[in-house]
Amino acid sequence: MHFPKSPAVATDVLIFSVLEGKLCVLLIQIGSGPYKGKWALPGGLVEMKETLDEAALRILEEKAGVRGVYLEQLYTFGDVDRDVRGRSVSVAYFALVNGDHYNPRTTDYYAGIGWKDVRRLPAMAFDHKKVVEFGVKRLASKLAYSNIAYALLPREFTLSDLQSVYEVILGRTLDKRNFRKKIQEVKLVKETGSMRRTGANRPAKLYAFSQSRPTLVDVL
Amino acid sequence: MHFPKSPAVATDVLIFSVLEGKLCVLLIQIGSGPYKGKWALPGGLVEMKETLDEAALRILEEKAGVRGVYLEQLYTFGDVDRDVRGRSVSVAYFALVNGDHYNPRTTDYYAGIGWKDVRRLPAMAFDHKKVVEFGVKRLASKLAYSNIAYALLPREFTLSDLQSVYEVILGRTLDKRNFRKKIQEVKLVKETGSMRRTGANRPAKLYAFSQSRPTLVDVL
DNA sequence: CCTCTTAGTGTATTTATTACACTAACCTGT
DNA sequence: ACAGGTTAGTGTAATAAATACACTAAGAGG
Repeated sequence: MHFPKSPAVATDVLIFSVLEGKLCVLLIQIGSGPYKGKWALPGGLVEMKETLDEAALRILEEKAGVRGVYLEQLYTFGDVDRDVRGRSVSVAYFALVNGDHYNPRTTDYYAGIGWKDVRRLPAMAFDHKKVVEFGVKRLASKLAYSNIAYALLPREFTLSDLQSVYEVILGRTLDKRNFRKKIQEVKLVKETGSMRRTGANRPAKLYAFSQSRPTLVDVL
Repeated sequence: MHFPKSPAVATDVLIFSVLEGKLCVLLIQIGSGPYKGKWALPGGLVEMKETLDEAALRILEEKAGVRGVYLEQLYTFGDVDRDVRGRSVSVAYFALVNGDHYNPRTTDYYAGIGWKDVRRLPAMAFDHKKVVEFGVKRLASKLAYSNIAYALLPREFTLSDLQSVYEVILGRTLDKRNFRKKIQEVKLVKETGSMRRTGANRPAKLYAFSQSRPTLVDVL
């Protein structure tokens, strides 16, 4: 069977990381064409022989050099005018990485690549501003009822690190004692036995997530 | 700009209704081709000049004669082998209707059309079984924190009607007094002043939703 | 007027959430 | 060695939310 003319199918990937106390997303600056100078999500067309998930994984690796991270489908954007160059539909995904995973490919096709604070986005191409805002909301709500924070932290971390991730993404401060109580109660983490010394203060116990795959948990 | 070959873009719409105490979905029986005899969701290709939402609305009207109902994007399914006739990506939507809205178009292209209990699905074409199951889960979870039940009930209804919709979709019974307490507390509904008499028992007060557009409310 | 059926109502118990302030451990500088 | 600075770590009381539970009310029909 041969299908008639149809919009192009692309995927765009929101790669989130918490860096220096800010929720950041990896953006690429477009080097030519009508969107020259604007920033965009890493993305690309879906090939005939790959699933949507596979396309997103490929883009993640090609554009950000990232493998084995958390990835989930976000939403599909299909406004007629979302790309002035032609009709396309974009299946947006979001990925979570911690600083360690990041190893961006640099090519001269792009004018730039870098982490941008989601609260201070630069001028963006296509409908990508909307996509980022949508993704931030989804991320915040998933944080409350799943363990996906594991994907944003290194294998070992302190409870203060963990709390800070929650605070940055939710955009509000949390009570230290109540936070710790809840985290322990739902058995989100376990002690690793070692400590971290960071200077002129009391050393902190290090923890690891008890599960390193997505699980539903009532965290907050 | 001209895009290279890309999967076809379709939308499929899950049309839910609660009928005779069962959560049902409107399905069409395919009349020819490799999926002949199998049941499928109403769907079709997205046209070049319409957004995804518009395509879903068009299908809703063309296939089910339904207008002005609740509609929301569900998920996009894009496995390579989801349609044996060729590579396609399907943006699934779900719609909520009450019995009144239903006025299906009958065409001889289809071998049949009808409401099917989501707990007893017939043999389904494509990946549509997966799509329905995904949609049922989403619907159940949205019921708990939004007022979308309004779209499944007529303008006036009793609190028992409402509770029954919740019970059918959640798949468990709810305590009558606690349910009513919560519903009133969050001001989900208001009395209309009239009553419904249904035979040999006490008449029930009729209620209407205080909001007839999607709103976030902590119902349960 | 008795029986059947569905509608409608309140309270006590348990559980979860919130608010809140001090001590512990370590480093540094004197 | 000890004082000052900094982050880690801990418990309890008050409030709010969720749950469990059983009887009376209103109508129809015989």
